[in-house]
Amino acid sequence: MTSRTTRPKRATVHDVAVEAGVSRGTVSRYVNGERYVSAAAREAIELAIAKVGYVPNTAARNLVMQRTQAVGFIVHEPHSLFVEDPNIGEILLGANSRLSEADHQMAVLIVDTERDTERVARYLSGGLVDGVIIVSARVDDPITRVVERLQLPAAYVGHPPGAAGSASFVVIDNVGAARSITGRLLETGRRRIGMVAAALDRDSGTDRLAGFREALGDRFDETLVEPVPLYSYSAGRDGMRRLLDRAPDLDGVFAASDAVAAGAIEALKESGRRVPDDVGVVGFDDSAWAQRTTPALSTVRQPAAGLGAEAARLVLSRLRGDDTPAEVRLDCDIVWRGSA
Amino acid sequence: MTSRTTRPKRATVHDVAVEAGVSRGTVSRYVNGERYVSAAAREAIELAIAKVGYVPNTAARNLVMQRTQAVGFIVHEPHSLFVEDPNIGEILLGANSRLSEADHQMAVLIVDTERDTERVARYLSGGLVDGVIIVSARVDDPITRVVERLQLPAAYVGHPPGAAGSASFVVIDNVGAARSITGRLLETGRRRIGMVAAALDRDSGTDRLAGFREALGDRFDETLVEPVPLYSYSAGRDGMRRLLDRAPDLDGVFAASDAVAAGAIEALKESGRRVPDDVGVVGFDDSAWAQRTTPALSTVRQPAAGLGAEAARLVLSRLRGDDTPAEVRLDCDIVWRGSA
DNA sequence: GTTGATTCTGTGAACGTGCACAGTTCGCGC
DNA sequence: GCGCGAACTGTGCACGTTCACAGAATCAAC
Repeated sequence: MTSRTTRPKRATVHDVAVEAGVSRGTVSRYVNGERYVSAAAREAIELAIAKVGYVPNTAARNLVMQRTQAVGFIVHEPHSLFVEDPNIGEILLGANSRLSEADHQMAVLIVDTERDTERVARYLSGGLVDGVIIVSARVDDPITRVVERLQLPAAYVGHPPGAAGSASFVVIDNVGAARSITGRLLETGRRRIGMVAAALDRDSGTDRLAGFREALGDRFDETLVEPVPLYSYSAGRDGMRRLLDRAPDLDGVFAASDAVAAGAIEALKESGRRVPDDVGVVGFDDSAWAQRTTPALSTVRQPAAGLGAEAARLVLSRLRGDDTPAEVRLDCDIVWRGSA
Repeated sequence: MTSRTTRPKRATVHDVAVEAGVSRGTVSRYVNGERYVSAAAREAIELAIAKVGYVPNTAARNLVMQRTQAVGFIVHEPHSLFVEDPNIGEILLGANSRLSEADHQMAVLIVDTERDTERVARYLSGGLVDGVIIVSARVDDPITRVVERLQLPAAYVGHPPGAAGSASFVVIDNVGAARSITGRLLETGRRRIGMVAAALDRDSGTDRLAGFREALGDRFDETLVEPVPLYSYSAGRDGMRRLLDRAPDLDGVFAASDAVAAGAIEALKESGRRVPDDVGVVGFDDSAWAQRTTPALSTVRQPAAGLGAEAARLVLSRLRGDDTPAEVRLDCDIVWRGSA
């Protein structure tokens, strides 16, 4: 029994029309900035709008226009993203600024619990957004399926899950970034450089390894690559230990992520080696780990704002009717700190 | 000329009705889970919905129902909040989880540029949300004015700006938190404790000073309070220098914020004092500063998720028709690290 | 003064829902 | 058979907007 206390009933285009002594059509034309409104009418309408305090009802407009000028920004796993990952904020702002230029509203939708999933799916299905930007989609995600089924224009930040074959997406150039940070490590004079490679079941994992290999060229040595399953601290530590057993003489390490690098540094220290004097270490991601290690980590930073802006551009382009799925690959920056 | 390529036209309640051989009304009743739908009708409708792929149109429902089951979460100054402040993410999630329980959708709206301001104001005016949660409102903010004018149910995280007299809000208990962290400092055996007080033109500033005073009781010494204008590193450093000139014998400091504390530690070190051996230091906020100082800062942590959840609760209560503005004050946690 | 283009205006129909209300069917007791 | 309430169903209207279309006024050219 929502005994909703008297919320003031809003003025409609009709009220403005009577007040101004013109018709609804004319008011509508004025509001939407069309031609064919006489100076006299314009003046009367402006006065009337101010008097009755008219504000167009967006729900009604959406209904008849069949579009909303709004784009959903869907965030999964919000805890890890919002609390731990410094990138998400910048991605968000990059996307917002691009959408803003195109006069589109961005609505951030958070998918946390099971309930959220259903509700966001309803929200999207309901036609309150013209398109979506999806960050960190999961394989077989219900949201992704809804988006597919509705044929809602979408752009992914990161690789879209398998099913979404026809989707646009923007990713970082893992190969290029790995190549270039390994190159920097070479320039510091390191001769025997190893890699703790992680997550070789994912594109990001194999791409980073590929970039490492490219940078080394002839000097690449298969035995200096130690694969570990996860992008984690403990995996990095254990992998580094094994790598040191095999190649005690190495003087440089490229770790597939900052967490892996932090673990590697731990293993190097426990073996009595100094970083960076004996062994130079570089990581990937510029996550919170990178600042916590001693010395601080040299690493690869994602162009986060750029990712957001590009994703926005892709979804806007789809809204304009361009149906060819696009794939954008962005270059990364390198942040050089004390670890190499 | 948006040559929008054929987006499949969506099935309506009418299509379902025809397919199932019942009337629109019956379908509507089924969809909204009302009574008075026969088993036969239910079955036919379920089949028909699956067949034509019906999804209710939210815009149409919003229009006729005059409410949206959605709440806007408005974020100003997104750069400082999303990129630097670790709290905003948790506030967001706390609010989302509470709204989710009440089956409300949360739409995060980012206000960055001038354009954003207008667009978000339009969005709110358009009636796409039933209420709003506002973080870090600015005095004389256009958004706040729009909210006021529309009499949109609102809850603020932090003190609402002057104009919004009738608004609900949730704040942290600055007095209590300052009292309790000063108390902890006393328990470590410090005898002469000073404070670098900041921003005494704001409630947060005077409240933290008041809590400090309460904790010390009889031992409170006016001359050990050094006021500085801003919550900043340089203000903290300069203030600490002056405080040390006046009271070279002090052995404990409560800084009004982590940035101030970081500056104070710098000043203590340059004067040759050791932290925490000679002087114990505590801060406030548990911001990024707290982790960067050496030693890491003992400080006050905001119950960020709680702030969000309470703000959500307040706005939901207003949506249920409760018109009395509420004011909630939450207790803080203390994070004890090496600096004291 | 007729023609025709241009500018402006008003009207009715849609958009897809929910709801009030009227109507129908059914079971049950007498 | 009748009355009666309960269970169920269908119809028209309203929500506030945009848009197509028809019509009116103005003006220039012949």
